[in-house]
Amino acid sequence: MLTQKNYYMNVIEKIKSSVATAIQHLYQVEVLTKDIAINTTKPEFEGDYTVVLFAFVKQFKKTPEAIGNELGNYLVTHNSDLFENFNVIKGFLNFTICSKVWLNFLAENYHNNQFGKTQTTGNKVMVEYASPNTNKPLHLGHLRNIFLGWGIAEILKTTGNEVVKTCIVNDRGIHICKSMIAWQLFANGATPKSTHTKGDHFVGNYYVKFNDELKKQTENLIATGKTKDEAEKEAPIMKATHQMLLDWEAGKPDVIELWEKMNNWVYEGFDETYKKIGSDFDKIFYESNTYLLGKDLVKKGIDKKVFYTKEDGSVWIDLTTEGLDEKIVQRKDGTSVYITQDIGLAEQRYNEFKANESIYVIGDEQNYHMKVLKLICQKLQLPAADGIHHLSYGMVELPTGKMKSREGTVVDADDIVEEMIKISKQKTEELGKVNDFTTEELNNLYRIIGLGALKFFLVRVDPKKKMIFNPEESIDFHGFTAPFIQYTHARIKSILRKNEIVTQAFNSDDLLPLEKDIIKHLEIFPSALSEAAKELDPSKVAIYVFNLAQLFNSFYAQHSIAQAEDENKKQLRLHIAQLTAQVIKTGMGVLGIEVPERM
RNA sequence: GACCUUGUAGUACAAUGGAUAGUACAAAAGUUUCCGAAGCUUUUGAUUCAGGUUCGAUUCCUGACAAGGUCGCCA
Repeated sequence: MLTQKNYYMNVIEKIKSSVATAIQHLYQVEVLTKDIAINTTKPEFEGDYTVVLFAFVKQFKKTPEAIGNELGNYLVTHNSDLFENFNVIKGFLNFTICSKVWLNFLAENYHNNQFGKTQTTGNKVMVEYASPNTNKPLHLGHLRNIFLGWGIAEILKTTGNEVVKTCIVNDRGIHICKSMIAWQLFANGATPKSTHTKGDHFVGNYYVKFNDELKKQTENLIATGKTKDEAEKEAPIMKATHQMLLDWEAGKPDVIELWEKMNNWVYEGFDETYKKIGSDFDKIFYESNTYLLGKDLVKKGIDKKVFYTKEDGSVWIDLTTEGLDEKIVQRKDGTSVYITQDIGLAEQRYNEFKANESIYVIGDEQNYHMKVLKLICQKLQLPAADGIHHLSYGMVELPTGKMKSREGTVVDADDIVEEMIKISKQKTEELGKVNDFTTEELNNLYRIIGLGALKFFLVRVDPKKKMIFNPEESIDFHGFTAPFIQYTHARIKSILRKNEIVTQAFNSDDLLPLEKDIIKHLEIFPSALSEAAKELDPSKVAIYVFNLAQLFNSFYAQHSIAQAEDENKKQLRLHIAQLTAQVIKTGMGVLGIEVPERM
């Protein structure tokens, strides 16, 4: 997976390296830090972090209790700036970390708005996401794709990678021809402007019209005794579409002109949506420019004996030794297939950007395809090959089953965004906390909350799991949601507006459990980010931030900040609040979710 | 048929092989004379099944079962 270098040595790493050193001194045995298991200590036991001792029992030929006591004594004596105390229970060595460690961490970072970010590593990564077809508007599945892609790109940036966000637009092929034919037949020259329709929806409507007409024609043919397959092939509208595709490939001027016109309508619509949801790309590839790529690589592959030619002239690769099957890479008529284009595009992207890693955000129905793609690139020894990663995600389904455009059960991206914003408006008005906002401020707030809720909902679960979107239940502003976290942030900001932070040394004697829990959680933020980067999983960040907000809310309900026991406590808690707000902002930021000052 | 992914409370999700499996929604009961109640506190409730590896398995292996996906010219 992706290699990360983290220059900030966190407490867990410090514990590991001290334990390794202690073992070296006590038992003259070399132990790798990765073989030392550290857990957070369960709340029912005394301590912060726990070293699991069972692994050492055989090696040192001592009981876990003996090892625990020896290690504990050694470390509390020799590393007294880190370890304050220890206890051994069964095979677990529980350490209490010095309060000073937590307080120093807090003092050093509370004003650091770069906290969590890693210095650049020089690693360059391309992230490809969205990748729409141009015959219909974006839907909920695209939104999951876009939010995952945009999120992982930001997470990678934060963890020190240089990132190029990219998109391959599927702008050619039979699907767009369907919309074009239907437009010719039914539109009477109508345009998005003349009908006041968003361009992508406008073109999508003709795609629907095409299917309606095809269905009619097919039924008529079936009535004359044809099978369904025959009827679909022979329907006049389908024949016209195939002819149009041939004309497009031949470069027939009027077809090309129509194709450009309709695609541009779609792009205007897409751009509006991207802008609304806060997504962007550094480089867009169009399939009409790339679909012929890869042919020279087929030739090279034949020379290298990676590919072989069958009698009919089609070209294949045999992947049976890898547990896969034979796969075609070039048709008998010499044209490229999908995978050939992808190989070509991988090569071209590498030549253009020299990224050593490349992440493809693509649905899990293409798991097999991506596996084959990587394998072929490796066999061809393309420089991009080893850096290919597939961020695979599950489909978004409705309670009634899959979304099907033919049955009109697709949740349209623009619709759901508007719906979420509308609900956030309702909710905000009910609560009536921001009645002094201007209309502009209000609209911005509704957008931040509604869009935040949607984004969070789509990225908070493990990407590879399919998810069910229930319009009634999913739109929830309580619990494991963005508004809950945004609310926590707004509340902290309110406190900070009313109380001034003064930098000072803290009294280290009395760090309360709830105070310490938050600081400990804040301290692992960089690890949460690098883990999300390593696993290509933005949900790790979502869960982390939610837990932080939860911790803060529990703390806040029990301990007053403004009316703290004394000034020292008050300052300590203000510092905690400040860093919590900062981490919430950064964490939500990498997911593309803004956090308001008030809501 | 072969291969891939996923099976955890009523529902939706967590848990580098570690201690009594966490959280949210839903349900029930509390909680605003005091920093923002979109909050907090409490209660009820789960690892699909059968083997195996291990001091220890939700996690790893094998096999069932269930859901979804893919499998030579659609992208």
